[in-house]
Amino acid sequence: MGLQIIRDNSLYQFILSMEKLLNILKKNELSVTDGRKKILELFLKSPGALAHADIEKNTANAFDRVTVYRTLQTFVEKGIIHNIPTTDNSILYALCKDDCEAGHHHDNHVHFLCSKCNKTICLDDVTVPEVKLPKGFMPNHAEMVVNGVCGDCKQK
Amino acid sequence: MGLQIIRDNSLYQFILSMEKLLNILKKNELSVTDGRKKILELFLKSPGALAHADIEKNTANAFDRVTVYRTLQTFVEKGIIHNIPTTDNSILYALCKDDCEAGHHHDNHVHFLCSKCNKTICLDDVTVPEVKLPKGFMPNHAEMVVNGVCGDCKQK
DNA sequence: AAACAATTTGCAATAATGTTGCAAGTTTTA
DNA sequence: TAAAACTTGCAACATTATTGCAAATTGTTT
Repeated sequence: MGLQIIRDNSLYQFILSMEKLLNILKKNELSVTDGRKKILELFLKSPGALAHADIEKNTANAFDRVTVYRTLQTFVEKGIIHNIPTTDNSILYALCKDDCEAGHHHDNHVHFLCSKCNKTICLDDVTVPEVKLPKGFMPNHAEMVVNGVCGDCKQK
Repeated sequence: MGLQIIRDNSLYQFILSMEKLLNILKKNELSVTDGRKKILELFLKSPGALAHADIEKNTANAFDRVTVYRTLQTFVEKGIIHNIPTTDNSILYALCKDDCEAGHHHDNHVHFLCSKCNKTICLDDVTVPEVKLPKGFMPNHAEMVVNGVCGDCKQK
């Protein structure tokens, strides 16, 4: 196959990720703009969660603050990203898994906050356990955040 | 006993709660001021969690915003209150149980956020379950927030 | 009970964060 | 490629949080 030749090439990787990116935007009926591409790309290559400020930094302020706010809001509405609970006054966002749909997220995985590197990581394979609630309470959705030291920081 | 006579009296209740309040402040080596008394009193009689804004409203703006910020900060440092994770950009605070100590909280109970009345309630008797983490992660503390409809709202 | 030291408060100024309306620019559609 | 639909950036504004400092309050000592 023709593609075989450039499989290890960075150009090939670039095309692959661009394709993924465009797919996500198109699947959600969003027009493809510079801002959305860059921000979504950031999420795709980030291992953890991102705050509004992270995005501004990592895009070298190429976009207006307002644009970033609105892009994040749009992505949340479409179910591309979800937000993660924090104990301070920040909002963290992370990519949803593929099977998330607008308004109906399946992101009930545990989030891990590393106290050393301060990164928030989605533990996609650890689901939030069910708990027995007192009489009268009707649960709908549960969030769980574990903090401690992540694998990377432990070794240092 | 002399106290028996006024046991059902509201004055008695008032004295009781004042005593509790002063005990907490003294135990934590905090000087007793109007602001600290009023804010702590609010927490003692509130079934759920409070945000900065709630406190301002409920004290009829008797205290400066800054004082409220600083009081909350002091209470957190001393382990009198703890904060609760939220997915929006708010900070919620709730009373710690008696056995909390400064820097070493034992508040690992589940929090419930009602989507109708919007109150956050501490489920003191529901402990956060342990989860098995991927290799390399060292847990330290876990937080869990369940949202849904609380008992009071369900009946309406 | 008064005076001193230590702490806390309120004010003012400043910073950081988030929202809205609207004109100009970009993307999509036909 | 032109028109329609949507997105962006700017400006103005609103909200939320932080800091320094003088005045007021609290705890302590005599």
